[in-house]
Amino acid sequence: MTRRRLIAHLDMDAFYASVELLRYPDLRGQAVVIGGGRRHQPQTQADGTRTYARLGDYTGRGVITTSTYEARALGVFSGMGLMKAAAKAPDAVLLPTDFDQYRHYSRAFKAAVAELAPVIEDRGIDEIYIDLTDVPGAQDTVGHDPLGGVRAIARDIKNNVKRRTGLSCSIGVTPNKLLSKVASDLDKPDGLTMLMVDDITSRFWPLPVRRINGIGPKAGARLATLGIETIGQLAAMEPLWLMERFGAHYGAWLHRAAHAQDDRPVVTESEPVSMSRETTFERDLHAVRDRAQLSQIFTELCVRVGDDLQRKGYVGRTVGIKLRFDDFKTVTRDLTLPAPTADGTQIRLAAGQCLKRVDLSRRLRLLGVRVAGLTRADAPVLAPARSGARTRPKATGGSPTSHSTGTGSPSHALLAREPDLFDEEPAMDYLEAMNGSDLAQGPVTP
DNA sequence: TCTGGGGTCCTAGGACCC
DNA sequence: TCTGGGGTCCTAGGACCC
Repeated sequence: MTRRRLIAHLDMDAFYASVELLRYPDLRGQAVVIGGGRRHQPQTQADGTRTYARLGDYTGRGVITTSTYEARALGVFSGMGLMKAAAKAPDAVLLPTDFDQYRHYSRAFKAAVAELAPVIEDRGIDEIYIDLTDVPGAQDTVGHDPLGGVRAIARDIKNNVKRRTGLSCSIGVTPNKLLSKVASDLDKPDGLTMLMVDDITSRFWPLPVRRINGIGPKAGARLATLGIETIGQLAAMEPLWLMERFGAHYGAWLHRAAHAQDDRPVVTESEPVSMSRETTFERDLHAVRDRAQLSQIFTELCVRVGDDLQRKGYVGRTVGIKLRFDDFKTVTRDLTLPAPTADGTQIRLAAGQCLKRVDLSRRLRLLGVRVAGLTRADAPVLAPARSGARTRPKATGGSPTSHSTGTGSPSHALLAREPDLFDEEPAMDYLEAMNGSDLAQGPVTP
């Protein structure tokens, strides 16, 4: 007998907001948004009643991470700036994010699923894929329903999640991950949607292309200019036509996606590639005028990434920084070290080297530090057995501080500690240069 | 009053090796 | 000295996702 592939996508309903409603049940039925800084905790009065911050009272940066369905009805959605949301729904309750709490419930709902179906792919804090193909009973016909078996299992999973966490979720069951991801969204909240090959034309093709996971704002807009709005319209296009316009790889994928072709397995284990910490400032900061503050933040980010790596047991070879300027332009710089590290001081040194390669004349709104090229800290150190590449000769020419644009800088320069721009003790020549006339050039981008 | 924080994957060019 | 092809590593940027 042939086994149908049966893949489920499970998505928690308004996850952060729903977790908060478990704590604050008096908010049930109200427009609630989660997001922003930490200065809007609910206050409990002497008589036991709670008062909540309102969206309209909020000032500052930040976006909505989640909102209840009642809030969405007022036009405020995830990703929307809080100040913009406040204009639309000033009376909505605003709660701060509490990731520890969400992680706790995340573990709990995944454990509840695992009791019934162990083949799970983690896709973040509030969603998973589940391979139901080999779950006992999943292939069974019940009465006249050929999907009766798997339908019952999906219902059991929903019930178990509810029982163990008090939270509802939506599940899509289809032959593959791409289709299941779409299906789980078709009947939110608390939905259960089965969608098989015979349903593709009637239920998949009428949807907008943006519903496909992997078609984002850019590709969606590009498709729209080509007159392609629905998945069915995309499916009607010749693969070669798409490849000419979107590149061979992405164009071919677009065609397969529109035809719901996806044979990716449910991946139950994976190793992290990178870890990072970043922060957006409450106001834009300048490299010189706000140097002391930036210095402290920069070092803290490095230490936090180092702590994260150590706590999780990883080391990494490539240290990188990310800067976002007041015009929202973002730049990154990175540096690969001779040996992996999880040490905050070493990360800080390498990040400082990266910083020297950025023009800092504009004010900054965000600073981030990242470590990539991760390996397990307890893994045996494998010798760089590769031929030669590791011991490349250093870049030649130029002053010691000059770096050829776009290509590597010698990592051994790290060993000689030169102050970077965010150091507590300013590099005097830099400050003089910044205060001088040729500020735009800056000594950092020779 | 614009636009968070934590990620993955892909592309593309240059360096360098064989 | 020229030509060239394959492969990996490194860096920068960008699209996309939760």
